[in-house]
This record gives sequence, C-alpha cells and structure tokens, in this order.
Amino acid sequence: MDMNLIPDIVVGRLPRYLQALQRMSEDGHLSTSSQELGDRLGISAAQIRKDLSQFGEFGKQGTGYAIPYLIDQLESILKIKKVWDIALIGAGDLGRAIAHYQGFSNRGFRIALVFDNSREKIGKNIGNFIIQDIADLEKKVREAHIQVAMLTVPASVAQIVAETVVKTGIRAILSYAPTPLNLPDDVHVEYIDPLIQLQHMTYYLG
Amino acid sequence: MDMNLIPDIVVGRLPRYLQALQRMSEDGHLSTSSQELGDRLGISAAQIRKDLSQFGEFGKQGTGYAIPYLIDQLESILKIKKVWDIALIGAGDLGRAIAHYQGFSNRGFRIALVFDNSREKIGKNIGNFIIQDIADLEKKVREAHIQVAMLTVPASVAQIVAETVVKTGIRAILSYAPTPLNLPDDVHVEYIDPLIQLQHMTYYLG
DNA sequence: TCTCTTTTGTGATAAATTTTATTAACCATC
DNA sequence: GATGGTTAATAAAATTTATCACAAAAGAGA
Repeated sequence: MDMNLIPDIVVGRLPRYLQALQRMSEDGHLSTSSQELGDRLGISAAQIRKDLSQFGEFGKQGTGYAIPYLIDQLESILKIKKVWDIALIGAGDLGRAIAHYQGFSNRGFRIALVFDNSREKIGKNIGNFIIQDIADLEKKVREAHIQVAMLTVPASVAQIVAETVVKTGIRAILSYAPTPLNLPDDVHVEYIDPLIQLQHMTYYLG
Repeated sequence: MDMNLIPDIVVGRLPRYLQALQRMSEDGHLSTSSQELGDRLGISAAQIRKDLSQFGEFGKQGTGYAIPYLIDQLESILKIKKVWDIALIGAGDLGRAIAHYQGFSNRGFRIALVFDNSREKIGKNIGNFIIQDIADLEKKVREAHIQVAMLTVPASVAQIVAETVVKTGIRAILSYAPTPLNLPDDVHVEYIDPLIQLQHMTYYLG
C-alpha cells in the first residue's frame, strides 16, 4: 500500500503558499496561477503545482486556482480551521513582545497562557495575561487542553523546560532558545535562532 | 573547471555545528567526534564529516576533532572572526526585545544603529541606542560601514523598507516581517516567521 | 613492535527533490 | 463550434542531497 506520506519539505512550503494567498485575497484578488504565486514567492511554478497536487486537484486548466477555495483547502490541510491555544513559556523581553503581537489571531493561533519561574514576574501582567507560575504548567495546560508551546527561556534551562512541557502532553514546540532540544521522536520541534541565520548569510559576504 | 561551489544547505548547517562546539567548549570539553556532535544535533555523523570535509581536513583519525581548532576554522569560514555591525530597522516591541538581547556579541554581531519612522520614537532611547530617523538611513549606514540589516517592521512596509536598505549597499537582510521580499539576486535574505513554523507543525498534530 | 579499537575522509551508492516536457482541459473570441 | 492562448496535472528525467561502507591513520596497551 502506498501510504500517502508527504515529504516534510513540501509541508513546510504550504504555510508560505497560504500566506501569499491570504495577502492576495486581502488585496481583492479572486484567482491566481502557479506562475503568479511562484513569482511572488521566488519558487518555480512547477514546484507549486507539484506540491499542491500531492493533496488534491485544486486548480483548473487554463484558469488557475480560485483563491478562496485554495485558502480553505490549505487551512484544512494545515489543521488551522480551528484555533490552537499556545502556552508561552518565558516572560522576558522576547516573551513580552510575542505576548503583545496581534498577528497570531486570524491565522490559527492564540496565546492562551504565559508562564515564568521568577518570583518577581509571577502574578504580574504582560499584555492581557497574568504571568503564571511554571510550577503550575502541567495542571493549567491540561485544564486548558493546550497542545502547542512557545519557548522563550534562556538556553541554559531550555532542555529541562522542554522536558517539562512534553510531560504535559504537548507535542509541538516552537523554541527561541539557541540550543538543540533532545526530545522524543513524536514531539515536533521548530527553532528560531537569528544568530544561526545571520552566520549563514555572512558566509556569502565579501 | 570544477568551481568549489559549496551547497547552501551545507553552509546553513555550519552555524549549528559551531553553536554546539561553542557550548561544548564552554563546558570544558577539548575534543569531540562526529558521532558525539551528531548525537547532540540530531544529525548523522557521516553528514557532519562530509560537510566539514568540503572545507578542509579538520579532524584526526581515531581521535576526532580538536574543539578550539574546529571552532576557529568555522568562524573563519563563516567570516565571524570580525564583528559585523547591524542596522536594526523598526523600534516596535520586537525591535526593542532584539535591541536588549545580549547574545549577539561574542558571536560575531553587534547592533550598531536602530531606526524607526515614527515621530514619537525618533530621538528616544531603546536600550543603549538612540532611535534614528529612517530618513537618515543611507547616510548613517554608509558612515558606519554597516553591511547587515535586521527588519522588524510591519509587513505592509517591508518591501519598500527593504528596497531602501538595499540602496544603502547592504547585501544581507534578516527579516521578521511576515511577507516575502523581492530583491536583487545578490542580496541575501533570511526570514523569521513564527506563524509559518507553527502552521508547519500543526500539520502533524492529531 | 604488534594488535586492537576508534574515528576520519571519501568514493560509491541510494534516496530525495526539483525540473522538464507532455497532455489535456478551460476560456474568450471570432 | 473551431481556433489560439493559457494553465494544471503528471510522468519522466535530471539534479541534488544523504547514506553507506571501507581504507587509512592514530593511539593505547600488551
């Protein structure tokens, strides 16, 4: 049986397609082509068609893709027709910036709870949230059925905090800590590390 | 002529190797093996050996790699033996968090100037920086010989701001704006967009 | 010195990803 | 309803990337 296992690299491009389509839609466009979408994203038209065709036939020959329909399909594929609640762990400068960011809603996500371990911060406000004690993480996460975490803690504690997060049943972690996390294979981890990306670019500078 | 053109995907892994080696060094380790390094990073030992061998022979059979030497070599390859000054553009919540972040120094980078276009912000302080008028971007960037920019501006203005940045001669941009930038081929752009990465992960959630 | 274990560097092989080329469908216009 | 210009879907080919497997080198211990 040919299991319909789609390469992760393809899945990773879908959110970019969706983002571009949502922008087009906001600009009043109703349809597009793989060519136009590719030009915007710097991706070949053939690749976009091939990626999308892994999930179904969403376009029409001669016409292209109906934007609202394709957006709807991509949102279903990425499971963001519902809103995912997020536990934000770490109420430092970066955590504060993220808690204030308004761009998650409408896009499938919502910061639901903010945690920290510092006595001075627990109980204080950050945006609309009251900072919770990380000691209560498991209880609160389970109560609220949270399935996604964002980590904005120092690298020195990232591994231990991540293990605590996994104990709560969470299986998706977006980590801003500049260190690799060693977690069970069924936990999905993504990293954001500006230094890594800066160092990647300087390789090419004169 | 077989130009020694190294795949970008290989270059992109070097900063991760460097980061892990620096951590090991701080922990007092003097040597390591491709196996140990790979275990930490979740990368196969063979891939690490092959990647490093593209740049030279840094290890010794039977012994592995001398950590200080390999760190030094990677820093040279990535051109971070010197410190790169960065222009940070956009003094919102995220820009403020980045301006406060202490982790760039020691790793090849330093925020040198902070810009914004808002009357209320220009002249005010953010960390140790005085927020500059974006109208002065080209003059100040050229004066300070800045070659790297970080963009923390709204998506709606990211393209136009990026074009202004490129006019100053900058050829490396790390953008936090959730939109693709259309720039000349000789400009290196990296993106940080948590929403894209969150949506990538939810594909795999139940 | 000899043997055993470890570990690199690398050619060969395998797997994966992307591109190319082809076919068939769609639409507007005449 | 025929024609020409578009465009998606897809099979095949090409390219890129990752893994495998092994010779050679190093060091430790007998």
